[in-house]
Amino acid sequence: MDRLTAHLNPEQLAAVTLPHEHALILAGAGSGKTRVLTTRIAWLIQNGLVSPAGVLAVTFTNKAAREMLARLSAMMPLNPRGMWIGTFHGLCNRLLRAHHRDAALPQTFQILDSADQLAAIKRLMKSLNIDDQRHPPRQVQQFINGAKEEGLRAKDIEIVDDFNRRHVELYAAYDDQCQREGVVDFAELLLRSHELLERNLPLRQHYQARFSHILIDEFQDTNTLQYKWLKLLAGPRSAVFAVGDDDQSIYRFRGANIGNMAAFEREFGVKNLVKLEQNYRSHGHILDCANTLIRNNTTRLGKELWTEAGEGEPVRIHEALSDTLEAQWLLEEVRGLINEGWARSDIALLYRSNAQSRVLEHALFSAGIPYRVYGGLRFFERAEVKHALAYLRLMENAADDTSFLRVVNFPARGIGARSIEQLQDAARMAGSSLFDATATLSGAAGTKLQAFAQLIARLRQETALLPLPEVVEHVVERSGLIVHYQSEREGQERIENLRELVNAAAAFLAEQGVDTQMPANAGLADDVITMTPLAAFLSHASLEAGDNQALEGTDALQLMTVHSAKGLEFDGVFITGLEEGLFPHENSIQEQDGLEEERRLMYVAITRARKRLYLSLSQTRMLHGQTRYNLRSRFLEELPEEHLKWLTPRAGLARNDWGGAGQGGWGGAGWAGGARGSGYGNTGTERGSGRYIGGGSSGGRALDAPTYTSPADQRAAARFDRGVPWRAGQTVAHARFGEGVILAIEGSGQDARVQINFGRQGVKWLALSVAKLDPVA
DNA sequence: TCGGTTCAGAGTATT
DNA sequence: TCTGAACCGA
Repeated sequence: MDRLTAHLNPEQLAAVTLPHEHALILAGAGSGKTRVLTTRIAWLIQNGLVSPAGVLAVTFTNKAAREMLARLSAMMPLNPRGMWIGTFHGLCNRLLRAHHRDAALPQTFQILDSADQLAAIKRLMKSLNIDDQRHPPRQVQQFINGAKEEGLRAKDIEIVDDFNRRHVELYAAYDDQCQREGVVDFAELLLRSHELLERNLPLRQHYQARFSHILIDEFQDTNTLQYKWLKLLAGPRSAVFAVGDDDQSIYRFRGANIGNMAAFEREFGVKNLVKLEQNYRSHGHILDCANTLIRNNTTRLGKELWTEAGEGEPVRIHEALSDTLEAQWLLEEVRGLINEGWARSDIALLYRSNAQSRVLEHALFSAGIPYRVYGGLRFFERAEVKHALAYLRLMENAADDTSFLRVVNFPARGIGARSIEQLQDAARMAGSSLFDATATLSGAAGTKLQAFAQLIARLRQETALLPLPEVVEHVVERSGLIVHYQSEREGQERIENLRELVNAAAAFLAEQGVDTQMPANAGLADDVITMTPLAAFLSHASLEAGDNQALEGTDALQLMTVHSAKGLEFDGVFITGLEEGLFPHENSIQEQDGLEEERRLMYVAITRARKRLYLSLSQTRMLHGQTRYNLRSRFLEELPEEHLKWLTPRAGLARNDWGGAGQGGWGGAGWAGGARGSGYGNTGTERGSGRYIGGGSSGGRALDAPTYTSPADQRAAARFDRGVPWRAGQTVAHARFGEGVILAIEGSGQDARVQINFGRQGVKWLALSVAKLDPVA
């Protein structure tokens, strides 16, 4: 026991050794949150305060669950298998498998991932002849998931207009379809187990009595339904130990409800609130930046990080002229670090949106620096893997129409759209699955469809007695997938992935051990899940999409969005694109609490860095095919000057003497044509929101061409001479709106107007004859 | 049924 | 600008 708690700081120790009561642990970034969670569990068990079976620990990601399990196994000789540690979805799956009858599900129900769900919705809408222009399937999907995450069934939703009536009808029809086909989507896993526990009193009491300690990680990310689920599981004798950080709540767009933290405190009568504020990750300058920034948020529970690590280096800021030059600078800086002996994998390049990675990748690729981009397709999401899984799913559950349609003609068997339509009609008439309806069709189409059904039946028989990896191997071979990809030009990689699927099955079996093969018990058999290894593997494949295929093992630079970086840490971090509109993102500004969430996102980004933090921005950026002039991000202005080190002049380049002499190392780069700087009246080809300037070539050429040689340029120069002393990209000050960047100039003389991006004040058109503008120098 | 063309849209993401 | 999805012709 001493060994467990000896190395904890006073707050950590307090949290770990709390009495058997509800508790809220406010765990700042880098404050040892996972250590507290796992040590709490180990401490409870070692002191005989709970048996492993009495512990329920919930996380959001499989990665977090795995990490918790790994750390626990290192702390305790116990087999942690008896504990319920997993993701919300994983645990719900376990619950529903164990009580599938009570939950009105077939034992072999399949789990739809987001893509499967969308396909199911499209298919449904087609069968109901619903206009998918007026009701885009994605929107319907969002509606359904949103409702489920609020804990609402179709019947619970109030109908306010015809449009929403359609959505509600689709929701009901979708649920019927899923029920018929024996499939559940992600949100359904949660909702269905909630309903199961809500309706079944003995079952609920059983689990409430069993789980005397419920621990939740990343509590600030819980959605409404997850919170309700926890409330239902927590019985009169359960203690809920919720760990979270309101300052790191960045997932509202996916349903996370920060309000759950306050609700938890209130509804559970939480008396134990522990703040973990000592940070073990970052140096002082970095932490002070984070603290100061987040203080600008008004709705906080309140927390201040501190460290014993010392000040470290100041935070470096670099302002580039263009996005490519920003990338160029990053490249040089990274090279420098590598020459100093830094490992590439200790350096992360963060950005707000995925689109920003392209420019960075281009620079890194050209320079031959290995990098790894997070996000993207993951193993179980790859088309060939999903095809193989569809065969396996059909073998488990022939009613799975989504899987049926996916592979009925893949590889091609001469079953065309018309045959499928006939089959769908027949199935609808008979109220049966597509698989069963194959028997009713006659003619050539019927024969082919029946042959497919027989193929599935045959695969099922042939593999009945085989161990899981051989089942997968057999299906991959006999389904014709391998042969198909052999004839495809770029099929080799796909074949390798199919082989890898066999390995994944073997690995899964080895890890899972005997768990899946235990016999069923009567009554409230909650630990014993009667699942074939195949069914368990299919659940696993749906619930854990696997890694993306990035090359593991090589020492590579880490590229990712700020969101993906949450929970990670690096010695060196570059936060790029710190511009108004990008970070904070313009879409978020309209949203309620959107700006505060962006600020939390910035806070998350800053607190990823251990030793060295770089912030970078660019004056122009190519976005949606237009050159865009952005203001510096307000978040930069919110950082304390004494912790910063500007690598470029603080005021940046937005001056009268663009590209002029004496501007340090970047005077000659990119916009070396400063000579024309005295003015270029861009007539601006307005499009959309008008936030962009330049219509491709005219804007672009102006930037590169220093002299007025072309007729167009001469005209532009003439226009300037007639008295429009401004140019696009220039920073100006306005008495009421503050600083802004000129986006476009229209007209001349008395009619001249300028469009200015005033950042938080918005984008405005001002008449030059009226508005009083000053150059910012 | 494939392959080219056209068009819209372009924010963050786990299960 | 660039991408993915939808669509049409052979």
